[in-house]
Amino acid sequence: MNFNIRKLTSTHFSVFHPFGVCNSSNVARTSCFSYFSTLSSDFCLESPQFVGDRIPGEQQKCVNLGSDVDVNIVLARISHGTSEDEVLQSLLSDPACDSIQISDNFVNRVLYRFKDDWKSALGAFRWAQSRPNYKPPPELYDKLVDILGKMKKMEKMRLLLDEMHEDHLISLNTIAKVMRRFAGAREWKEAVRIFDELGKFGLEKNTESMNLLLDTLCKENRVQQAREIFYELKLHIPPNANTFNIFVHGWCKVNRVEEAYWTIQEMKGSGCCPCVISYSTIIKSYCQQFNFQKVYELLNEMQGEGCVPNVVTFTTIMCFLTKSGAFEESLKIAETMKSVGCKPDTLFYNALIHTLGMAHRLQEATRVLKVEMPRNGVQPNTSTYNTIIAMFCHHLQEERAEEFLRDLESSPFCKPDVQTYFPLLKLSFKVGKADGFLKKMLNDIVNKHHLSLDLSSYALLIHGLCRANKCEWAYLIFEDMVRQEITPRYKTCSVLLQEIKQKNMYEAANKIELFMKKMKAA
DNA sequence: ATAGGGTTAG
Repeated sequence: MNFNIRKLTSTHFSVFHPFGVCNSSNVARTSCFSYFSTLSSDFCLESPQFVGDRIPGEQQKCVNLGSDVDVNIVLARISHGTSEDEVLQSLLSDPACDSIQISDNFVNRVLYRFKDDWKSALGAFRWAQSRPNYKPPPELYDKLVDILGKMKKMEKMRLLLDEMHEDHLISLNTIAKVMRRFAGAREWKEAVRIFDELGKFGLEKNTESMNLLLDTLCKENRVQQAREIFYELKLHIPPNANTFNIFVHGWCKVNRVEEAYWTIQEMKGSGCCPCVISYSTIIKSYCQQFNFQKVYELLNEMQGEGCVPNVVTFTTIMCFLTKSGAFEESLKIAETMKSVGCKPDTLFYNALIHTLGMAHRLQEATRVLKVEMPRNGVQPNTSTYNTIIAMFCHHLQEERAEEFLRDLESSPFCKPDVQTYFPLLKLSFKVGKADGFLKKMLNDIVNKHHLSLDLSSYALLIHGLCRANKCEWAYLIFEDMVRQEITPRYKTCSVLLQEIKQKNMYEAANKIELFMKKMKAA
């Protein structure tokens, strides 16, 4: 098939655009080493042991220590902010790097560590490529493409794509990443151009690749553009149910439920059958509007068409009923679901536990986790524990909260995350246990679980410690926060500054004031 | 990446 979406790609589009803001979210921290040296003298227990970043989907796997050591050698040779070429040169010139046995897993880990640092990622990748007898597999190229796209390095991404093309390494997976990154950079027309170029890469313009393009655009709220493209493409490519579901979701995403509903009619007209996903998507939209009247109407309509709601449908409805305060009605949905023989899963139980907590039925919530879930063979996840821990904290039952924290910490299936601790930290201030208990918890967070605190936990700590008249400690936390490159809120700074001044800690006060000046200037 | 957590706002 050879046709182009001429209307949309006939002009040349600038790669530059005004929204090219660098993604500088505070998600990734290279390490939390600095934490150990600063919190307080009796807080440093042991030297930090590196366990490597957690890689999503690989958390259960045993960590290969040898590989971590090698990754650290590479990390140590790379200083932040240098160019990709400097990174390459420093790795090439280092004898310690020569002895590293390169494997796909190794490169994968390096790329994961540098997922927010394209210069280091690209430099390290070039170095790996330069090693004798090593060729990165296409999937690792894809990861690098994704990193470049995420950091909005569109030209670099294009060049890498050309390089991959020469070696015949481009798959639909590569294209998917490139299109999503272009669209994410508000360069949706470039995404369309990539689709037009599919033939050049030896790939086909078919239903699958068309759906990819349409979904990319819809996820970026360009549903109208997606429609226009679809009207042209459907003359050549047959749509399937996915195609229409993508539009259902796209319309819902921009809050145009009427159009989403209309899409379902269009779907029927095209010989595609609306499925539980089509309806569940629209149901969620009505839920968000708290229009439960419409939700029930749609459930009836589904029934009329023999389309059976599933656990996702029910869980969605429950979540929003609970959010609206209709706890009993939400619990009724849970009953309905069980009575129609729909099997509960983890996310359903999470919603159920949360609802029971909101309804002050703590005993029943506990029973769900302790009895019902094991009986039905449903594993809890981190959120399950987080929900129940937050629930007990909210009801000032710290012993019970800690009991579930211990369960979570010893669970072979899931590990605590930062969110786990937030309600516990908050509670420790509320009940005036802002000392030994808090210290132990912070120690566990950092030393035992190798987690980095996030902006809200840092803020909570600083505010809480100031209020508890422990502003020396609060200042140490503040310093650590800055070292972690997490920018405190202005309010946090001013609260801390006021306390510090009252304690006549002049040097600290100067540092905070300087920091605040820089904040205002930025 | 065709659908489904919650939640702190200190």
